[in-house]
Amino acid sequence: MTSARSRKSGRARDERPERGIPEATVARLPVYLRALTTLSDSDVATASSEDLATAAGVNSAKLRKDLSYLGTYGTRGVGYDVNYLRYQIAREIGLTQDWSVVIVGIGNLGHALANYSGFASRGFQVAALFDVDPERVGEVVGDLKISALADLEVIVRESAVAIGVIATPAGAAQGVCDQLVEAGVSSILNFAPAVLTVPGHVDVRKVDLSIELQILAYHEQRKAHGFGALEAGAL
Amino acid sequence: MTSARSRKSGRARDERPERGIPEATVARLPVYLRALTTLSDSDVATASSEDLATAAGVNSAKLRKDLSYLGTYGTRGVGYDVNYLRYQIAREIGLTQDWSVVIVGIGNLGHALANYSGFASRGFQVAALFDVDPERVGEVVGDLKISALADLEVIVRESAVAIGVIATPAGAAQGVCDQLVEAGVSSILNFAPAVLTVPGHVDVRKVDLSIELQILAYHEQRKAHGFGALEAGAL
DNA sequence: ACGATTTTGTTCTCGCGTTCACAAACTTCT
DNA sequence: AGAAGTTTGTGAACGCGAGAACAAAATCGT
Repeated sequence: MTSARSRKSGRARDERPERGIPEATVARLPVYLRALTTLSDSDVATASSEDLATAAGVNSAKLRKDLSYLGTYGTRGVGYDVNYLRYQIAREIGLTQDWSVVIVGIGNLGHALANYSGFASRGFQVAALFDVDPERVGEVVGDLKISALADLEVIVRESAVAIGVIATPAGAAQGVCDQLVEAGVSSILNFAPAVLTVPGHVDVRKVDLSIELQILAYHEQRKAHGFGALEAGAL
Repeated sequence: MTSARSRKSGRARDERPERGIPEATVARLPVYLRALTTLSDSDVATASSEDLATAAGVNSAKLRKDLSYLGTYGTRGVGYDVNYLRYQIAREIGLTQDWSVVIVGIGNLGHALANYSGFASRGFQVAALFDVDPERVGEVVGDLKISALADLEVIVRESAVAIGVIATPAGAAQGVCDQLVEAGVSSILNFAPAVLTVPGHVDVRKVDLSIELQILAYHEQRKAHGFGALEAGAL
């Protein structure tokens, strides 16, 4: 409250700072949130941008600039109130509400995701699990029964599911994706090693385990190849 | 072969193109590689940058620029030889050799990773699994027995493991990381929701499932909040 | 053999994100 | 109260990556 009067650029209807937060910043907010939670659990009441930056593994100037997009929640000469800032970031991300997610494809990875406690603790409730294999339908994973893909649309609509997680093999991914979109899901987290095509209003994020390893391998190869240590110091 | 004579910038000792590939490009090479493999499996012999870009889900200009960092492997007026380009990218990433990886923390996620066939098929061989829990040591997962953490250093050195995967809870991650680094691992793929501190010569990549969901939630919230469709078209 | 066509490789421009550096604002000490 | 010390918020400079656009090089048809 008592929001700042210090805005310089006097454009009209420029009241809300939360107009456009850069994508790179959005990706870091969850990291800050986690750092704040850790600090809060250690009964730290206030933290400077330096402290926070260290805890989050980033540079302090970047952290301050990121936070400045949300508003002015710090106090000069003091730092940030840990719990207050935590709440503000959570609100900005949208974690003051609960989100329902469904997981499609209950193989090895789907199993792990269904049992992952980190989702529930951050406000993501797994509403249903799906698999194509009729053998698997009815099987209990975690505290949910696996449903048939045919029931996807009904369940998604009834539970107002906005986020779908795809953990199928690559070949099935696009089909499942289409079904999810058809059912009204507008955000998709894709673990399948496949490129998904979606309508413009749908967001897709991709997590690809073997790509990460390949990127590491590239750098590893370079290190081993005799560059680096030698050539770097030379000139 | 018959490599191009067309280099314009006549700087001396500028022979090798593979001096510095931008990080953003490196991250996309595995995607191209996968697209090429798919095409090759469909018996496609040649593909244009447009074809490849579509298959990889990127813009064709970006793809061409990315490939140009590796060398001139295309033929103007024709396109790229699928298998030849595939080999060149694989070589560049370092997939012409096999990489040994170890997985530490055989919980839900560790299990899934140990069984993930996508690793082996891309030249990543899981050399060993580790867990702190003495109950678990000796248990068979996939075709490997879980080893005790105490044996980590010996096994890592013997198998010349360069890449370690951390799938422990957050609290154990830094300790495990230190052990891996101590044992000589110089690339780490971290699934634990924690910030790792490592010496400069060690690469860390982080995969965080709940952060991905939180990023989706942010955008989802914005969509639902009445912006987007309405305000976007207005002015 | 030569023009028309295709498609690559590269140059150029633009925008985003990172980092530096500093004034403004707050606290604390005397 | 005033000076000294902290720490935030942000303006400005810089570097990297994305995309448009085009010239160079290869094929194809006649």
